[in-house]
Amino acid sequence: MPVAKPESSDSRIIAHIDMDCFYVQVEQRKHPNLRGLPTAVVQYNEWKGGALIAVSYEARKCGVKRSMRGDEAKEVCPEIQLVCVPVARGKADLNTYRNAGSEVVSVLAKKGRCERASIDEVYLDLTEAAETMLAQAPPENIEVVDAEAVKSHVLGLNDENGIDPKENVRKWLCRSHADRRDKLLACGALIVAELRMQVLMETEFTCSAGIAHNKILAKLASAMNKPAQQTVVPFSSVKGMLDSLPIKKMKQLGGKLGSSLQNDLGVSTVGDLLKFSEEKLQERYGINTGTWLWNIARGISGEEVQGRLLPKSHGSGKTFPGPRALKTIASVQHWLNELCEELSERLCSDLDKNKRIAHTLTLHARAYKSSDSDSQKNFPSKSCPLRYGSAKMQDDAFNLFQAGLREYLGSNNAKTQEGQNSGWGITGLSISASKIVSIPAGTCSITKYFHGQELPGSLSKESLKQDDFTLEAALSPSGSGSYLEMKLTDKLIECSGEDTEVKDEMPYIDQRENKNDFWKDQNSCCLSTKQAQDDPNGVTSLTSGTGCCVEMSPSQQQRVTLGEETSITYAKSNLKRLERKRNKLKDKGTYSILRFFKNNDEPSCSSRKHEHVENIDVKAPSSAADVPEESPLDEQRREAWSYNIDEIDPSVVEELPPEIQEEVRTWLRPHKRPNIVKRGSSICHYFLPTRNA
DNA sequence: ACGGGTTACACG
DNA sequence: TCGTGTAAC
Repeated sequence: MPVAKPESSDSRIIAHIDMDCFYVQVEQRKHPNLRGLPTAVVQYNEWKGGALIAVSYEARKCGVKRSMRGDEAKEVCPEIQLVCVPVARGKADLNTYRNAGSEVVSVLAKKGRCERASIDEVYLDLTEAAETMLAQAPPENIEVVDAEAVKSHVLGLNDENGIDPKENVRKWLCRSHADRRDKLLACGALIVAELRMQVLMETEFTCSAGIAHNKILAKLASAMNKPAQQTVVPFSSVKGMLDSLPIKKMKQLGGKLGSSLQNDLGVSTVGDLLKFSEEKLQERYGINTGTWLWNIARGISGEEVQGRLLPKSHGSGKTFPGPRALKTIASVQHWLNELCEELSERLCSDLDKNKRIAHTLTLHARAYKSSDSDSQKNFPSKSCPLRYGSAKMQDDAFNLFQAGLREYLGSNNAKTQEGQNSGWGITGLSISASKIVSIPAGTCSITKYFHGQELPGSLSKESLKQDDFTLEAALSPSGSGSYLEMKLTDKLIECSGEDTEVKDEMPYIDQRENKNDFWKDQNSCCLSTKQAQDDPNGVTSLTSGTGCCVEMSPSQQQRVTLGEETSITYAKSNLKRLERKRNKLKDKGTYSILRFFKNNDEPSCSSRKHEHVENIDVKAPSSAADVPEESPLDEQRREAWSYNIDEIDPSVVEELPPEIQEEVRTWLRPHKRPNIVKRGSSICHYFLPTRNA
């Protein structure tokens, strides 16, 4: 459960952007003839027409649900268009959707700190942008407020009889006498409307958004009016919204924890949670979850928007349901090979585009054992250091599997040797790569600050440290199996700005014009076509050849230095195209996201009580006293600095050079409290009370 | 014995 | 640290 540093004066402006039935939109962009038709994306249409993984809003109107199979959807909606997820290596291939998600991120990340929350969702911290707007061009001075912005839904804003709701919203957005927080929200709404328009123009995708003072409220709001609309949550309507919100609708409470709150505590709405003291909640659910619950009941959440544009891990997996369970070692090995190939390709792509290296390979499997005591034990997951190259990964994955299988079957069991089963079956296999670090790691912004723009050959090894990995360890053959065999020249490859992760998964700006050809050309996984053309010679091969290669040339270093300029050029031309497109849209009078929908239903803004939440007493995780040991590393740091991180006033960061503020802030973020509860009531297993009564 | 395939994170 | 489990899309 996320620990929050609840900000009592939380006047941040946070947006949550949620793509509308994303996979469907991706397919509709590819096949424009499907636009406006009831459409769903299915994977594997063999059995019962396949499983629906995304349903267009037109199809939802016909009663098509996500839980249906393709055949079922056809029954309730015979006109439905079913599009299959691409298949590669015998399994679903989600790359097109991942790349499309990256496109969206690269549009949104231009404004404010951006966190990629999932393949089709991001959070944005727009506090600064909103403050700037408020100071320089507040909505009250704008003659005509953006056409998209006035379509916002403002929670708690009552319709006035006979008045165009849009006019009402326009008035709200422009109120000059409003609470400062509301004014900032209004700015946020304008910014988000603009951003959504930009997403539409640059990607052809529509999205919905929530604008609020923290992440959880923004997330809640973005789902309230879909598709292609945005919802604002003024501070004053938070209580009204939460009081009647079913507990399971709250993020993180959709599962067992939410059920436990309902069944064990009789909580049915978030408002009902207010009846319980923080101590009571902690006692039952643990110290962190308890505090978190207490806070979200009041709409408080201090979680920050993490500036992370790229995933923290990659995985590839497949299930083998029922009769298709794998019964031989050979078939397991075959599928592991396929999975490893896909993973390897994606890792190479990540390395190539983002200069990141994964360090851990993990294998998960699901199995059943018909013979003995039924599947009490789950197949154990196993991990090992990750070696690049698909052959190596296949090797390692297979070894991990065998280790897991031995453990799973127990050494007592009859030997399974050479293939044929003895009562076991594998129903799911997946491998994943985690502990991904960028090169150069860690202190990028700070290194850059101290060294200026010049990328230093003399970069100290200290500064490259991140977690337990040094660049050295990562790149040089270590012990038995060498890691990535890469000869780094004396210079750093790349050191991008405040975010070390601004690089898109797909260099989409470059590829935008001929997006349709891009993947066809992309046969080799590690070298973008552009690079291949640019670097006909002087290329050093950096990895062993298992079909996956990494290449860097001396000239690449130059290009890296030029990188900024280059992308600015691209961005400029892109902006021009955008301008053109926008003008075109304006001329046609289609300056509206909703116009992209044939039959959008006119959404009604559910108006809420205009109630004030007074003097919310923010509870930070109670500090000091019972906080046990810290990690040695923290201790060291604190000793060296003679400061307790918890006691540093966060505002001092603002006095640091802007380039390094972001990074320092991450050091100052509050630590989670070890989940130690008073002896005796040690239980944070919410399901425990039910059993063993 | 599954909507499937991924991701992220808490806890021990 | 690693491994397991929950939750979400």
